[in-house]
Amino acid sequence: MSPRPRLTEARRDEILAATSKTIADRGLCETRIADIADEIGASPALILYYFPSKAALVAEALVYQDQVFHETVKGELETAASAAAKLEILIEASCPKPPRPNGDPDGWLLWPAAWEMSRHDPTLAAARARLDETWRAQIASVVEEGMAAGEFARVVASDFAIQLAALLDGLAIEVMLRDPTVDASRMRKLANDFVEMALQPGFDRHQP
Amino acid sequence: MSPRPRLTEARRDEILAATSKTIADRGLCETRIADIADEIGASPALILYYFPSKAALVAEALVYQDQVFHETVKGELETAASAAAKLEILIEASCPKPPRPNGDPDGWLLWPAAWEMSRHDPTLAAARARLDETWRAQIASVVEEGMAAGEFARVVASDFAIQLAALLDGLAIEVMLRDPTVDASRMRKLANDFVEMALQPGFDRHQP
DNA sequence: TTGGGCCCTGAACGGCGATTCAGCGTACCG
DNA sequence: CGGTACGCTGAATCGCCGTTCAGGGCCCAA
Repeated sequence: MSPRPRLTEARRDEILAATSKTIADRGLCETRIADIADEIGASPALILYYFPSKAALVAEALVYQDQVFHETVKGELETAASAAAKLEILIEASCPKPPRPNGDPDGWLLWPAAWEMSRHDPTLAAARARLDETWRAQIASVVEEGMAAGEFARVVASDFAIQLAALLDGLAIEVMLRDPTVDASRMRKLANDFVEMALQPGFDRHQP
Repeated sequence: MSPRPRLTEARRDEILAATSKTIADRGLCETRIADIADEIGASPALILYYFPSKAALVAEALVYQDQVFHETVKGELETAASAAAKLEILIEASCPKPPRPNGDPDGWLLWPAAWEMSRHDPTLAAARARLDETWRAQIASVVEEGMAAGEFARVVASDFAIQLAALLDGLAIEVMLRDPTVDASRMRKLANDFVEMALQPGFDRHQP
């Protein structure tokens, strides 16, 4: 899968990051190979030296960005004591942020592009489905942990995970698009409200 | 805004519908003017005869499709007796459907395209925000109605509307992308579960 | 110093696709 | 029956952009 030396691997990652940034900045349709090359001060030919085609590059970049996100969150989760605290971290991580000081844009900007492409790229679609499943599993395992500790009411963890993940997606879209009625702080509040309502201890909910 | 006669208006709508269908079929980036023209058996020049540019056409088509959706739902709502029934209609309308027998694709397929474009087209962004606000207002008014009738617990209708709208968006994305773990029937169930949980009569929830 | 291999680039190439434009047919008007 | 307006098109334009390719520099091993 990867060429020989470690240096090459780093170059690939650099290109993938540049691709993500360019898509975030210019949008999927307006992203040209030349833009990506400019981003890292290289020639367009370099990009095609490392990747077989533009389509393949873009698909890989979208997956790459997601993996980075998941790794990051996974790390942050370990710093949390309670399951409730972990859920808050998951929620916080889902809020679209302004670009980083170093210029790195928020990963959220790439989701619509990933969805759009997934519809016609089976490989990307499969990767996306897998990453989403991982994300929901992470939510579910936090919930299981909280239920076991008596922090949360008993719920069907997998159902709750789908609901929370969907809610966060929907809210994040609004925030990302700068909807005047839904900003990041309102997103946080509404997501936390949902979690409280659904997991409030003392009210067990049962499936039929 | 519109050219003179009624015939022309119909032609415009035909082009907008063809544009929506083409985007749904081929994806935003892969949609060419020639594809849209083929769809209605006309020449590419015709498209540019009615619209000033491809970008303007696409933006208008995305808005148009949404308006049609909202009109349709508005009509369906009038057939419902209770507020609860109305919410079920809203949920049902939000589920991505297979293409219509006449070949019309589900309107949901256009949302990722609309989000992607909104990021760089302020006019489209404004239209999208307005339509979303309308949608949430529709949800909120149903909730108000249900609360007034004693069907629902007392909640902050505007908050609930944002949550439900976001939840439906997030779920619909998964369904649209044929996620193996979230199909339309599970989407319906999880959305209805949320509504029941949040609006269950007898448990008033108050804001801080 | 030389040879070879790896990264990388400049410079085409080739085709595509948005946009333009001059003009054709037809229906309707007078 | 001429004239005009309108709806539409074929064909050309023109710039862009993905992709290719022949090599050029640089580092390292011998």
